[in-house]
Amino acid sequence: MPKPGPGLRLIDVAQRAGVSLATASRALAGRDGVSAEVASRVRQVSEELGYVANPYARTLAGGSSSTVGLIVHQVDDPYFSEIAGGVIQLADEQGLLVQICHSGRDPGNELRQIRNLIAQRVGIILVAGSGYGDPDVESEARTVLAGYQRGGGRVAVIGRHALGADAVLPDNEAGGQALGEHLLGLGHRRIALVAGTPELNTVIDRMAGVAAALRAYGLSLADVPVVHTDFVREGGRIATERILREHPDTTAIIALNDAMAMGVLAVLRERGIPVPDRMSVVGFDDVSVAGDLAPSLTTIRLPMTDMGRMALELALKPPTSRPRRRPTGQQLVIRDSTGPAPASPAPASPAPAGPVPNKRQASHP
Amino acid sequence: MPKPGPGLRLIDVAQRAGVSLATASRALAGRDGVSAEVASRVRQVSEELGYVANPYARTLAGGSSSTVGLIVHQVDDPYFSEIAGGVIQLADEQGLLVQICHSGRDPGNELRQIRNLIAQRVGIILVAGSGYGDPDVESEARTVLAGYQRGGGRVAVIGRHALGADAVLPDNEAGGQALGEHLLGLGHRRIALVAGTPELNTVIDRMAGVAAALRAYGLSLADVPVVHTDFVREGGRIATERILREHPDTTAIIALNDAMAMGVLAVLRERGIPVPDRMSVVGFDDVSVAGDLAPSLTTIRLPMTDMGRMALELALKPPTSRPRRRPTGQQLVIRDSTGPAPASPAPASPAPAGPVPNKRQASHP
DNA sequence: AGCGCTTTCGTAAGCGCTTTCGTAAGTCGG
DNA sequence: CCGACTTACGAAAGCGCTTACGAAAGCGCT
Repeated sequence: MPKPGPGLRLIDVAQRAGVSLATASRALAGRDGVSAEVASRVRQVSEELGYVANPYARTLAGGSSSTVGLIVHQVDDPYFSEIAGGVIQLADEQGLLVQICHSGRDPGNELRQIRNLIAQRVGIILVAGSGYGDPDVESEARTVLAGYQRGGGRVAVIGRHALGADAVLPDNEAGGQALGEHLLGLGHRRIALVAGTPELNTVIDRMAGVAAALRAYGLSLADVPVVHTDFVREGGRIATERILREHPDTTAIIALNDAMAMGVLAVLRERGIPVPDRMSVVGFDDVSVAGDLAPSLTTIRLPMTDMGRMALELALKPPTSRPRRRPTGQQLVIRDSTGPAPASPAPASPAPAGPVPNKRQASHP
Repeated sequence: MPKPGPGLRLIDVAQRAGVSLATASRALAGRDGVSAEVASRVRQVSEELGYVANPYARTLAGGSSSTVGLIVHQVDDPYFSEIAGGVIQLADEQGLLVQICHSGRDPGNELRQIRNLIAQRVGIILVAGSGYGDPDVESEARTVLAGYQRGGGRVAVIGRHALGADAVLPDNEAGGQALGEHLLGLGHRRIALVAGTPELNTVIDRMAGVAAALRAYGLSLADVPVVHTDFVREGGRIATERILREHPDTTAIIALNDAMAMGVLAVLRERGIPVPDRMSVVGFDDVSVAGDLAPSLTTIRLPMTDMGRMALELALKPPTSRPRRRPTGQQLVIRDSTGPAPASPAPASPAPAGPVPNKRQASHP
């Protein structure tokens, strides 16, 4: 294991400034008990020498850590990378460092990462995820985090309620409803729902919104095929194949996030099913590439970068007795992947499986 | 600043195992001087109690830090987030934590982040970037990192040579050449180059490859318009607008990364210029969405995730006297954004600026 | 002048760990 | 059966910092 360099110590600064170690420490920490004159002298010497406190020593002695741990499902998922970008942005402004961990979409793993970060004595833990499926893990996590908070640790969660911590939360239900209303308003009645794993509260809330929209049109979730798969691109692919097979008359697909919507679009493209002429598709999140997809994706915009910032802001504030909730805006962005429902009902036969009529086949390797 | 919790201490484990602090430390560190019997007893107790060493104390005492610092331009840029994903993956397997910093594409900032990480005494520094424009900053960074390495720190860079450290490096020149040959082979002769800022060595190398391809066809870089802009999506937009204005007869655009290529495609779409029928476009990197773009993008595939892993692997190995270079594969992926050069020369008049003939206008907000 | 009070600063005690050093056993040849 | 080694472990000295705590000095008050 590599060793960090030696580096300037506080005592060097103190000596150079002609004061004791303790005084130098106080001066740099900005606490009182030091005359203004001495304080500024110390600060100046420190500046000149380019002194930076050893964070390990500082944390060990003072018990205060300046690093924030961020747990995401996967950092190369655009949804999470944008959140991470926001966190890092603000952390940098505040002179904090950010530890990123992957939970890999696995609750057990997420719990392990939380434990790990606590053991690492980070001062702040941010959990960006979609909630637990497993209630045991859920309550265990809540317990662990409660202990951590009792010990002075700060916690905020992003995109989920629960865990007894401050939360930055979009109105997933309103978003789902907007999506449903948009499609229903375009005349679609044979809508399929590509949902993530059914335990994620994100999925539950977004589905509830869709259900509300359906209800307004005299329909219910029972009337639409709902396919639960992984909350990622591949999940969208699998779900779409199943929908095309089992419900070939579908005219619109709601994917509960953009990642799955990308999988949906990919399958439709491969099958040569024109979007939106024969099938409308919507996503959720508005990841930055959503507007560049083929076709550009109608979706609900979530301010991921801001969400990251807000979560860290929340965690940085003095804690309150009750967990705070901070809403984020969400907004329907209409692009090219949605259009009016086809006038004539779609053919009852499944889409052709052979070579497709469209211009050129993607060489998706 | 939040305080990390108290937590189990090594002495607790030692007492429970009926040995001294020192013996427990040795046992858990796996060094010899401890009988096998005692060692296993200590390990078992530690396991049972769920003991995790306080990394701050450990680092302070032993001088060894188990966190790796990763500097990227911007973590929500897919190129970098995929690299980060690879680093985090391997780090997690190895029980290391990852600190992520943004350089924001600014060499001065990058240097600042390096200094910061060194001050934070991380054990490993990974720099993913494209090299410095400013030679002063470059040599300063090299000096700082050399001192860090002398002190036992490990350094590896990703996607650039230089800095006197181990490097994971794609053959950017070969990639550029493959791109050029692909387009030239399709009959394109009026090719424009959307390059990033001219100081990045990534840009220089990729351009050199393109130049080599041109040479084989009796052309040179002097014959093609080269637009240097920011190495991001917006840069691609700006460059494309300029190319369309100043060189309306262009039939193919080479963007030196996918981010810029996305900007190129966006402008072409807005202007209603069909790709690839009237204009072919290629990118470089093959970020994960490249195949889902409108149209899907012909590009050079780089194994970003592996590059992240490899860089950390390199840094974890015992250092060598000379910096190592580890090549990464790169491979042309042909998709829908390239096609034969239009038979008739493009019209000399600029593309229509008004409403476009294609199906529907993106509502890019 | 003498008292308590505040302000300013130094001394020293850790934070939890690694590691050097010393010591009590055990090993061995003679 | 004894000195010279080896082996297994404990005591203690830090790593660089923060933060009680206490001493010294300056202040107004009686």
